[in-house]
Amino acid sequence: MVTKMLLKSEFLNIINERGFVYQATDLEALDAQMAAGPVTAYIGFDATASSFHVGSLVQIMVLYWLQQTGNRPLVLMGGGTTKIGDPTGKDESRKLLSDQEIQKNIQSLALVFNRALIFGDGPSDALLLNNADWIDTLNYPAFLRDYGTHFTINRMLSFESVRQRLDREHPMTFLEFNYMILQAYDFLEFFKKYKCILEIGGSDQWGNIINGVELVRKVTHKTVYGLTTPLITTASGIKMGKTAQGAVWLNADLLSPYDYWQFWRNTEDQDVGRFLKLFTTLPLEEIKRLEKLEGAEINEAKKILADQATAFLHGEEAVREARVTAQKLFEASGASLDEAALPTIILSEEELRSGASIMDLFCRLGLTNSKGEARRLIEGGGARLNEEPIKDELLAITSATFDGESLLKLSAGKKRHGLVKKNKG
RNA sequence: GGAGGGAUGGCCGAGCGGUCAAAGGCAGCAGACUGUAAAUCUGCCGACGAACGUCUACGCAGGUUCGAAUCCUGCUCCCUCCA
Repeated sequence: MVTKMLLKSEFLNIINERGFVYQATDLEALDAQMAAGPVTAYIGFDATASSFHVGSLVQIMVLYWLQQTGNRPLVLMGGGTTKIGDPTGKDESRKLLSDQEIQKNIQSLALVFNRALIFGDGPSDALLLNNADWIDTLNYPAFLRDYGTHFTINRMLSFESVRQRLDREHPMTFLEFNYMILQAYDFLEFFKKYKCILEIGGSDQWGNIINGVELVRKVTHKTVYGLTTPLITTASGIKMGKTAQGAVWLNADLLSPYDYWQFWRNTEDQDVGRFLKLFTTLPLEEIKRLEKLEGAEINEAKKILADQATAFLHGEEAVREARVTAQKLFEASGASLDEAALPTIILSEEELRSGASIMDLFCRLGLTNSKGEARRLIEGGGARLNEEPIKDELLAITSATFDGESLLKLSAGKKRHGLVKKNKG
């Protein structure tokens, strides 16, 4: 909680208590306005990747609460600004993406919001907007005359994102230098078109947000607000969002619902309460109860965290599957894994006849990144076939290996598994 | 404009012309211990190959040498000091 002050608006109250607030421009005034009636607020998202990462989930949850409390969320996809490239927190310019890549990313990113938000024309329905729609057609001299006068170089140079580059004498191109101006312009655009009075973003966006707030004030003489969320780290102090497979993506094609469930299931003890508040919508009293669990009992809280977080993103059905799979894998030894939500490959008659290399199978299941890695896994004793340690890296899988069963389980360690099936036809 | 110093594997960082796929640390993976947690200890940690091995890597482009991350030349970028 950033403030102990008594908040009148439902939205700010909730996000404050749940740990979403890091900084705000004028919390008291914002609170008064939000208590008086619904407002419109927005969060902007970069289109540099084809999926969000758990880190962005914080922002998505904020939008969710915004809508749940009767306000209107605007989701801004930075189709235009991504072409400029946000220099914030970077030592080097990022490579520029083509229009096509950006377009593709936006489509893929947008999928997530359909779960979290209700879109439509109603007063609290969300809108998905793309700033390419107004940035691409800006007239340069006109834009400079209208808005260039509101920005001083002196002030721009003082912002963290710029200062850092200059201090380290890393080059910052004029292109990147313009990023904050365009992001500020987005806010102005939203204020004029949608009466949007609040921009929310990650803590690193503070500088960019301030610029928007200031631009709106200078142009319209109206007060708008900015609010940032904290950077979420694990109790061990690591930036959140790494798993065995790499980044924790939100899109199911990049990280399966089962793996997503597992990510939350493996939360550190100390993070359980904090994460329940941030990444589930459970009532706080319920969370308080779960937080109190100690020792092995906290595993129950982790399962609930995993269930809730997975349901939010992938739906109840995915949760059910993940839970069944996890149960079979971890709690009931020897259970049939037939319907398990694990990576699966099917071997052809041909492959079974000639024998499939065990190292290849590990790679094809995504359990290892290369055959060399698979070899080392086997040599280190971490590879298992149907729970039996694999001793021979040259092992070839044939029909005989199945021993009458229809599938084999390959494991890399205790937590990562895959299935190999026999082609019946 | 002048004088020096530097660029190494995901990150940090060591590196005598051969024994360097490159010390050490972090991150990652696995094993032990546990509770599918944390901490700790142990092993692994460029790719391909069953294997002798082969290939790709030490800013970029050339060169010297039997042999270069290590020496020379040019280029790019960074850092420090002077004007």
